[in-house]
Amino acid sequence: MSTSPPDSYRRNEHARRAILDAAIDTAIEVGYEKTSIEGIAKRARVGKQTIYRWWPSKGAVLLEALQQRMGRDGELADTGDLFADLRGELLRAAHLYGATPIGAVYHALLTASLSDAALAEAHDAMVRPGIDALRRRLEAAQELGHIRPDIDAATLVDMLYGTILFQVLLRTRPLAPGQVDESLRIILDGVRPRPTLEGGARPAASE
Amino acid sequence: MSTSPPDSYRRNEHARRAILDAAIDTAIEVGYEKTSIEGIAKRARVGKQTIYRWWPSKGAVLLEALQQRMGRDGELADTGDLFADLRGELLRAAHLYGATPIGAVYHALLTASLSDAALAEAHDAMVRPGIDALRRRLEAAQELGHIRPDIDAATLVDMLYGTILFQVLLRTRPLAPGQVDESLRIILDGVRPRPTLEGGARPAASE
Amino acid sequence: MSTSPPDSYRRNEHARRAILDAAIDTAIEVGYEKTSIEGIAKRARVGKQTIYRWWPSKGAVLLEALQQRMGRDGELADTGDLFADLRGELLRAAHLYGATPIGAVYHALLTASLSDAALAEAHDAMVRPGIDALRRRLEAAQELGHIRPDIDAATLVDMLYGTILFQVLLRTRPLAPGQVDESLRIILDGVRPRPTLEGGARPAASE
Amino acid sequence: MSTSPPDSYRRNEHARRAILDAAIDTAIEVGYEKTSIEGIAKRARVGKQTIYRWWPSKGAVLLEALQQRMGRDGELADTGDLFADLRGELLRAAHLYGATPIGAVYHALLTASLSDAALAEAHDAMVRPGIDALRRRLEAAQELGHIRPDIDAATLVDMLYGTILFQVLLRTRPLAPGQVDESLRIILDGVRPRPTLEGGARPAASE
DNA sequence: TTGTAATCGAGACGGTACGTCGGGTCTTAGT
DNA sequence: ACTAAGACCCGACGTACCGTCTCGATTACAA
Repeated sequence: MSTSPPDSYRRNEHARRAILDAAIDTAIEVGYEKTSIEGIAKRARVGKQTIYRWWPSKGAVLLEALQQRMGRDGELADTGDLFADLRGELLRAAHLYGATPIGAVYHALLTASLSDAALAEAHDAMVRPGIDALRRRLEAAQELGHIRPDIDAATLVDMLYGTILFQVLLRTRPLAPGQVDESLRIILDGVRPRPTLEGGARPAASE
Repeated sequence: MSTSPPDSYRRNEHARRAILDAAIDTAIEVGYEKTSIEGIAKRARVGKQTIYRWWPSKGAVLLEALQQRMGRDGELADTGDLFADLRGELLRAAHLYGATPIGAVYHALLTASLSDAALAEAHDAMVRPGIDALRRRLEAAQELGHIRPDIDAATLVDMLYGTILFQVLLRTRPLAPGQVDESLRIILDGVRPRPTLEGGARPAASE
Repeated sequence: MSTSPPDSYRRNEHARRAILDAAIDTAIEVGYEKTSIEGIAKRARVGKQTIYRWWPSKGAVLLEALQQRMGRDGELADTGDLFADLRGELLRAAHLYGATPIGAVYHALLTASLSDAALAEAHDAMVRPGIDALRRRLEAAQELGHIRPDIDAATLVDMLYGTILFQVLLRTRPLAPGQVDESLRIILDGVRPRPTLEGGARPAASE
Repeated sequence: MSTSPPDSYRRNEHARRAILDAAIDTAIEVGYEKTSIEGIAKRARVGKQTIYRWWPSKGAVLLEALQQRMGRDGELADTGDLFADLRGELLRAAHLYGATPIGAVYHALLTASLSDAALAEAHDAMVRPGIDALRRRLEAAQELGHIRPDIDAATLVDMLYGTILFQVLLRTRPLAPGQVDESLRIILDGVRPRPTLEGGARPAASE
């Protein structure tokens, strides 16, 4: 994937790697806000112009750097055990996001994309596969009857990732596996097919 | 509430208001990143020093400004209808966060607090009442038996707000009330007391 | 004399001196073209903005620096001996211009002023006193009858300085005092009153 | 004439002309300082390397371009009337230098040559013929007895051109023919043979 | 009523970084 | 071999803000 305009085969691959490495390393060390294009260029021993030539913004550089550093998102496992599969993915995300210096950088990127449509789009393209994979896994379970058919799988994705995101953002302590388990269990309980027949339970909500 | 050090009764209230107004207005117009102390000072017709004297950072100014502009969070309603109460709160939050220019500013603040402990603390103090109110409302429902006693109310808060946060952050379109309803229903289904005794349903997770 | 816009009593005199010194020293060492505002700022341990605040261009800084370094032009001597007075002034100018690193800098400034009206004006204000002094000296001699009354003193100034300028610009070797003497003698011969009446010599021009 | 190193018969004459044209046109339009090799290359639709290959500096390109545009200096006329011949040459020079956009470009070149020995030499080779021609014309007049034999013709050249140079450099208004006449007359008066016999006039200088 | 001391608007200061231009070198195709 | 094209590293441009620092000029308290 490329965020870059001139799109030339003359591009110097060495410079590209050096820039991405310098970018992500700097961001981890001093944070997103204090990361400057100038600083990246100096660290990568590269002219500033070389950065401006290929990326439209600091965010775009870091997004690509992040991508490269994190590597392939990998297809979501499908062991047949939905709970275990989701647990694995959520713990992975929680760890990456909450217990790794990458988390803060990534989140800053997310924020920047709120006021930068191009960046938002690039970010979307990056996370889309992972999100889609999770959604497909849920839809598969739905077809097997483990999730009620009227549930929107996309909403489930939002709930699963959103819970983790919120916890990571607003809590200082790292996220305990137990917390992941609990929210996962609640959600799966909330979506499992109703016992049916015996005058099926209504939503418990009204008091 | 005040984030400010000298804390003197000699403080010029007029300047304070002008600064907060200029800050939030600027942030809404041009975004958090492009909001500068210098710009705020000029717009508020105030010396830069006056800002630096009373606030430690741009984020601190904006946090206080946001607080002032949004006013009292208000105690969460308790109409006896848990679903309706939660729905009201979540829709309010979703609207504020996702359909208002304030959302992006607030989120930038949240990001900044990831690498600014003082700001994080100030932010926490600001949102704590709302979060606690929601948690207490859930605990009340729990004592009435509408939520299983083994559920951690704090986790529910994370799930409720987290889902909205994620949807707002990663989707461009505004959040539809139906989406709030669906996730709320799933969660409440997931936490309602088990039918018990009669061969009670196990968690649906294992396939 | 000041070339500067904001014109404030808050100006930091220390910075001003440091800038002028750094400017002229740099220009002497590396030449006008390779002298950069950035370099001056660094050498003077001053922010670039401080230079841009008070001077409109590199040329303006150097002009003022040159002025300060060369100090007062001093009123032209009037010993009663016209030849000796002019000789002294011309040798001084020739030396300054041709045997001193200042010459090249000054000349670059002159060139820059060809395409920078503001600089041209500032330069004019700087050299005007010296030129006027020389012109007045010539006019005094004219009233004493040592120079024909129909001669334009300003033209004489042009001839005196122009000759030196040309020699300095187009010859590498330093200007010998003898050369100054010779041109001076020619000019004074060319303007001395005609013997009149008694078979007066006509202009030798036509062949 | 060529200032260029590889000096190959493979040289593309079309590129050479395009470069020289682009160079002089750009310099006339925006001035010497703002003329860039990059700009010349783009305007001439030529690779930068092609310029760097054949010329050592911007000045060298412009010098050659100037030469080509101005064409042959032409031998100085010798009509037998010294005053008229000189007047013609000086007016030509004054016009070219002072009333033409070429003047400023040429002068910038002159300045650059003050700190670029190679350029100085190239410039010297270019103007030498014209200067020599003027000097020879003066020497011829000298042998005919119209100029005192002890006068150094080279000094006269300096005075003639120098006066014009100074006037052009330091005055904004274009040079009037009358000014040229006056200085020319003064010089010729100053160098014409002395009336002799009657206890020959001393230089009028001492008062 | 009058100090006197903190706060105020203003803005100069030494800096860092911005995004752009151009320098001079080097590489890639194409002629 | 020489060309057009243009990427590369680098240095400087002129601007925007940073956070600190004087400046008088209010201003509100305590003497």
